[in-house]
Amino acid sequence: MENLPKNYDPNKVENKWYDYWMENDFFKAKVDYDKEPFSIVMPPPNVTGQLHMGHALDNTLQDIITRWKRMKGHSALWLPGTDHASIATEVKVVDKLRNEGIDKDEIGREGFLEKAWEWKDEYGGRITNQLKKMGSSCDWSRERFTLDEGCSEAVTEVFIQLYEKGLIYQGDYIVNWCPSCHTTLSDVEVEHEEHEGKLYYMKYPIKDSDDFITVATTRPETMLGDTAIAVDPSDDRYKDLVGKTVILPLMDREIPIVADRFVDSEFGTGMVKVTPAHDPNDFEIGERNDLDLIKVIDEDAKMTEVTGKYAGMDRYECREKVIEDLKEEGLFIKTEEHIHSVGQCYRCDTVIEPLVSKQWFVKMEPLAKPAIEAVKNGDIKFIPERFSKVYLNWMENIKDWCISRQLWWGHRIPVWYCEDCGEVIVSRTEPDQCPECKSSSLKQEEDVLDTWFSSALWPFSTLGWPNDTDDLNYFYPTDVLVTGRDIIFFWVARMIFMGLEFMDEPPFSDVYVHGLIRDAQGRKMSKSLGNGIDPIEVIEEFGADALRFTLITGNTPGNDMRFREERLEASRNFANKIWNAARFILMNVDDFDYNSTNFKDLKLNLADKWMLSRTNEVTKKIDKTLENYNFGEMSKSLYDFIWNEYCDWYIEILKERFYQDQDLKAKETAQYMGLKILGDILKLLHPVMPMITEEIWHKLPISEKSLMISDWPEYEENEVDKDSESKMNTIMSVIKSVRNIRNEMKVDPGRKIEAILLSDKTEILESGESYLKNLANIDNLRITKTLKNRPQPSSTSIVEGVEVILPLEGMVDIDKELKRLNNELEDVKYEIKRAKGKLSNDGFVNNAPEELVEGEKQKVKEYEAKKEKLQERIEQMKLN
RNA sequence: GUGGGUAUAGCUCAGUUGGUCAGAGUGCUACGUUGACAUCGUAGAGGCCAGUGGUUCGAAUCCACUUACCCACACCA
Repeated sequence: MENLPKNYDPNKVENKWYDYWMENDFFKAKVDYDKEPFSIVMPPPNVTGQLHMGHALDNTLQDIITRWKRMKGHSALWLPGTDHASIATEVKVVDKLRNEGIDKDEIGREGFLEKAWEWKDEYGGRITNQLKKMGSSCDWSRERFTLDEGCSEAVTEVFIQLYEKGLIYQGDYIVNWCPSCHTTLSDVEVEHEEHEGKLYYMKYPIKDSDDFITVATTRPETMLGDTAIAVDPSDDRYKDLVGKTVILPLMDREIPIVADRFVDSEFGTGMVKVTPAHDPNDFEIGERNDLDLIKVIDEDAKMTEVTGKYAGMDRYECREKVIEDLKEEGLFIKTEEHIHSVGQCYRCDTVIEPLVSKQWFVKMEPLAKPAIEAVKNGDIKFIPERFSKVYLNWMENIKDWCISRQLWWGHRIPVWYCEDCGEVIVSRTEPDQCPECKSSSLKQEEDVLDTWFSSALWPFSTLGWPNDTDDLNYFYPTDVLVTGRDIIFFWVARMIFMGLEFMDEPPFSDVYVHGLIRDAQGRKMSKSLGNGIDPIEVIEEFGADALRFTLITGNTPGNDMRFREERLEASRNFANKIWNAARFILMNVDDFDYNSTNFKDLKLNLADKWMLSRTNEVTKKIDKTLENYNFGEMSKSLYDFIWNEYCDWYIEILKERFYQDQDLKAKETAQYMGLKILGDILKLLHPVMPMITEEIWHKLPISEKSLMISDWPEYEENEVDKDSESKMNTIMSVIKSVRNIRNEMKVDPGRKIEAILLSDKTEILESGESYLKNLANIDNLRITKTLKNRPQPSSTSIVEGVEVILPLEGMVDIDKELKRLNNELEDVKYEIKRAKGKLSNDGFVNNAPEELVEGEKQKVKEYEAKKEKLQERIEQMKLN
């Protein structure tokens, strides 16, 4: 057999296996009622986006779960797809067109959409190809796009059904307007950021009086649209003013003073200027007090005609001018520094302008109710649990959802208006005539839907809804949703209420929320900081397996993680370690026929039994950690087991049977076991590191079948062999102890030494005699229950009831040895004191579990014995 | 303002329901080329588990408060 190269090179391996899996349709999930279904829908990345570390983590986690379930015999579906990302994509396409000198409005809706689809076709495959590089085992035959035919059908259907139920309505309300994207935004699409701003104080003259009232504002330009002054109804200072009229400066408009509960008498002057057309709170005050609505700022954030001399000015330019003019009229009082948060567009950061306009809304209260209940009653579980609080808090205070967007790239609202009688027609297909007046002069609603409207349907629209499909019956509801905490509101919450409304079942039972991947300094990775790490570059340097392993190691649910190169190196080294373990095994099984060897004929020794037992236990551990989404613990268990147990101990122990003269049966057993355990390790590791494990698997003479569709190891309780584990532990402790002394006494590592093991456990030690000799480099080993003449000088240590005596003539430094023994003695004394303290405590003895008390008693016994021996040795040392 | 998170070896982080839990990686020290691996091996040093108080027989783990940093949501005239 050809030897493997010394170092593992992922670049030579990874792509090969992805192609192999694809060619064999291994990712394709079948509707198979003999199997238990398992399904995950992938959070659809923006179709023209690029893979970032967040995606990498998200998809690694999903792939791990999917691969694991698949190997465990489920019909596992991981359904991939992309999101049309209405606003984000439109912004990019508009930018591109602008660079080409094309204006969006010039080419019109049709022309623009053509360009947008071109853009989608150009970049649409990029992120999915990047996901493939990650090794993601998604069923690409079921790949979906939120703007494809099926998803669009689902969107229309949902819109119409909600409309018919009275849950979608149209109305004039104040909405968040982005003057740059030229569209409305939902509340969650507005990001609030603290800004150092100014608070301007100004005077409004009271009509028929020489008095003034004082108001303060952060946006003086809005005063042009003021239609009232409001005060706290319980504020005694201004009781007499309510009902009076003030003259709005600059505009010379008479506006009333009203009392409204919104006003906080403690803040500012206790008087608020009310601009119903440009502030959400003022809008509500206006509703309550029946105030006029005067729009002074337009969709471009410029002043409207009604502002007279200010018309056409930019809002900020107008602000300066207003202040200037007020000063001139002696109505300006002062400016104060003021920190306040400013709403900005989540896509372009432009400051939001609240505007009143006619929009479409989803009535949230009836939808939120069951969505709250589903989480409260445990039908949907958040991991970690604390996010259910975040979710509930939002759901319980939810406002109606503005779903119309003044964009073109998206699902056009299925509504037509009759141009003759004004009838609103909501229809699945384009109507020919108005049902009321039979006019054929119909015009479709220009607006499209919020991009999250279609993603909210993702768990069932992708499975075929509104059609009654096998996929839908079999795979819905999905099992777990894996996502970052930033889209709980945008997406998770909306999927939940839509799923409940249209499928009568929550779309998933578990929501696993992972944290952010930050840079090495703990900062958020962002484009503007330029501190993002490109997963693809990482894959090219370290391999996708190493990246995947890095992303889950030490990661805990919901917590952020810093990403540093050293951790990638550690993962790469781990891959290399496994590679070399396989290399070693393969170098020694040339003459061995695995498949015609019967396990029952093997001659298992202590280490074999120990290894089998440990493998079995680790299998259980991996299952349990994955069951609970403890990916960090899972990777640590694998790492420790593979490196510290299989490689450091088991392989070292196999060597004696490979290299030293043995009977054939012993060698065959070693060959079989080395391969078998390696095979199991590859299986357990496969969900995390699919490529390297598949590569090695195909080099092993175990099976022709692909590793990814092989059977997951089964945990067998009766195969746990605690007795062998305990024996091995004793032997390993003795070996470590000998190595320790050798190191301290500076014995030449290559030198074979003599050792005496004095203990009652002779049987155990004898069963590990060869391990002791080989791994501690002992040539003359004596295992005995009694010892009459102690060799002098010698170095001693006591572990696990075994007195390890190394007669190191000419090498023992008496002072050093004394010091060592005394240190050991101190430790023992401390332990005895601790254990005895516990045992002398009645509370402990009476309340603690019996085995624990028993354990402490045992400990005291052991340590007392050890103490005695140590003291003996110290005395002897002193005599010499 | 409301809610939440984090504080554990020099650094980055684990520690599942309170009882061998004081851990890992990396870094550091000493030694090491016996045919898997120097992307390695062996051994070692390092922490009052943020502080205070409480519950308990027993607390890194539960409770309260304090301090420091972070996040979300709300308000901001």
